[in-house]
Amino acid sequence: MIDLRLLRDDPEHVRAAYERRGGVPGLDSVIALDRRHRELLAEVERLRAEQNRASRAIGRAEPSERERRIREAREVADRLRALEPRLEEAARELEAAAARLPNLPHPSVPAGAGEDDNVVERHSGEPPDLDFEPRDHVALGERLGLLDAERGAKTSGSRFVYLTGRGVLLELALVRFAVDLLLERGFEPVVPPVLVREEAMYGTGFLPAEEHEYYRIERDDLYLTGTSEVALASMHAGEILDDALLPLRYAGFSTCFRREAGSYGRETKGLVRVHQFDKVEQFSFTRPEDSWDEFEAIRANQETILQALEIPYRVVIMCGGDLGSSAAKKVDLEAWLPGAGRYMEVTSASNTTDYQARRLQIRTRGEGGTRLVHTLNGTACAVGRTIVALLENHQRADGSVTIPPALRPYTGFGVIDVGE
RNA sequence: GGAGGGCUACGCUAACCGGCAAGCGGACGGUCUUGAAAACCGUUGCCCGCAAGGGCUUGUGGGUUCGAGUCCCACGCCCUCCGCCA
Repeated sequence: MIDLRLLRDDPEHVRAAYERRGGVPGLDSVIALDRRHRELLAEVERLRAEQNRASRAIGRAEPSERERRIREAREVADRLRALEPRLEEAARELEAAAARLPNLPHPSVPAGAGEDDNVVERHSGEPPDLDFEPRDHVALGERLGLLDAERGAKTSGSRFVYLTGRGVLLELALVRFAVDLLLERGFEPVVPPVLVREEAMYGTGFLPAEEHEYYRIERDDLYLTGTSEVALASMHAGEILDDALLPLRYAGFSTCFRREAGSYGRETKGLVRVHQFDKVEQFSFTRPEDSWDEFEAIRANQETILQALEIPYRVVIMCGGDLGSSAAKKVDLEAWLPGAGRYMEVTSASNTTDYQARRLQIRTRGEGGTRLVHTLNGTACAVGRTIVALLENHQRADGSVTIPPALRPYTGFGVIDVGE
């Protein structure tokens, strides 16, 4: 949710910011709904004040006066009863319309309507110099017995994969590696719930905008989360956090579920685009003035991890139109895949400023009263895709794969080969 | 799944038969002080308003009433016990 006061006081500022997203429909209607709501609110509050006065007078009145005063108060109550439903409807309409307005992009975000306007900021690491025809991760993974997509499809449908054998050991190693690194940097490990109430989805901005992307358990009215961000952000919903405790940093580890509706035919094989994967996620609650520093810290952690894993990547700044609803700025890291011959998103970092905090009512108390905190999230290690990048970049001519030294203490092996 | 108990502001706790949610603590601001402590005063969540002021807030949503923390209904969460269970 954006700040309606800002929209009220400086609508052109908001409009200009939304231009960088390629324009946001419904802005004028929110302004009109807000005005109508406030007019009704003022009128209802005037009547309530009158009613409160009348009611209090009854309590103090002489017995002989009571009958007459009750009749008078009843008349005010009737007028209120007629007006209140209109106020409630106006509030509902305003709420529904305002909830669809996305966050305001940060000034450093490039303007643009979609993917094509994203900006590659820089590259890091050299693509491996392979003197043979590189295999893609599906060929490597199947040959080495790390995954079984065919049986995944048999059991659960396409885009479900069994991770097997050393594929599992690789996952456990990556998870522990990422969690250890975050522990050193002040993040508290958390395994959050993956089934959440609608309020949690709504509060984090995944609803109403992206409803079709997530699984819903209708019977119990819960959603399966597509990232631990949802449950981590909701952890402190409705709380006022002690200013001295900020920043609060969590390293969430959970399975993530995505319906991938509308992606039929894209990346149908392997681990790149699946309905279920595991991920270590960074999530921070900060003072408003600290969030851009925290954003850089989260990004730095992501780069540290990819560099340690010796995966070449590029840094991509998302343009306004590719931000999603809650982010004010989003930066992805895309790993180079020699086998596939292209780049693939492996991490994403967002500063959602006060957008989620306003919806979830997460505040901090400091000098000058309470303020909304800022929330940030960023991948530490999306296990499936990281395995893809590891396999393709560290493959050898014979189809075996070496493990980067930084990860060996966690895997216990340095090479993955057939029969080993 | 069944039975019982509970939920009041930042924390802890009151409020008779329905009549302005009281008190203690914490935190913050101020007075006093060489500095501090103590003491005293003020503030404490949300909304509208330039302000004066007003409205909302007792887990959530409804209902009864001129008026609900209090009465009625539904739901959520926590605790105890029974059943089931990795």
